[in-house]
Amino acid sequence: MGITKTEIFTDEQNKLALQLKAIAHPARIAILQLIIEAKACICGDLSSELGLAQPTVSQHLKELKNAGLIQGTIEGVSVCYCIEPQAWKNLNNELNKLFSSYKGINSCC
Amino acid sequence: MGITKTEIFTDEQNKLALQLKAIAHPARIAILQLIIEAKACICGDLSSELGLAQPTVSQHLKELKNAGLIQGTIEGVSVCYCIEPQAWKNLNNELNKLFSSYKGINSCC
DNA sequence: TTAATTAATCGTAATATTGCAATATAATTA
DNA sequence: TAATTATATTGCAATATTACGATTAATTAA
Repeated sequence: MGITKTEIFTDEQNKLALQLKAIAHPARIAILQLIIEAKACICGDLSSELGLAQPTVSQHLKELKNAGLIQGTIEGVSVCYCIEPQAWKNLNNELNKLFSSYKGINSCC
Repeated sequence: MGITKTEIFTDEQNKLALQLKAIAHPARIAILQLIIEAKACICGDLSSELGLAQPTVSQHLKELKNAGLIQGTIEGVSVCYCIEPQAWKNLNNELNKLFSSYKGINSCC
């Protein structure tokens, strides 16, 4: 079919998948890093910094925003994008749970 | 176009994006959790546990394996899938780096 | 008000993903 | 060897993603 069967998974699994999908692109990883390092937080700056067209960056920003990972505040003509602290912390926690649940010693293979 | 411009990003960014993409699906998150909890590590068991067709699960397992996150060992007629410890640890480290690089206090907004 | 600047949206082409039925492959067992 | 059991592959339809040119908003400055 081509459409993910979200109904057979838990809300936690679906939410984690959505947020990870938002990060799972090199451009969006780069954008997050630039935002965190405060090297750029404005669409145009990110665009020239990355070498991607402005509409492309705008779309990536939209996806990160839809996932709740960043927030944008209007600064005159431009928009400053920053990490959304709560969502960032929550995702970090969810990932820590997933990764720490693996104890290293395998039960089967 | 529709094809990611991998050449303009670093190897680290591309690799992290690829591994995150492998995890960024509720079925694959569920598969990893079942494997980690050792509730199921065989394609057929995962298939009935998840309620997804066997070829679908097989394909998800293939993607997790391609990303290096799991390994399969032949157990008679079936294949037992487990976490690949080194890759799991590396991904955990990369994510920790990304998440901890955000110090909470924003420089701009 | 008009011009300038910046971000968002629309439309489109190329490609990738998701899911499964049908089938093929591989290993064990009778 | 033939039957059984389990996984992998193929092929396909539906949908999603990626990237960008062209255009449209929105805000500030002249």
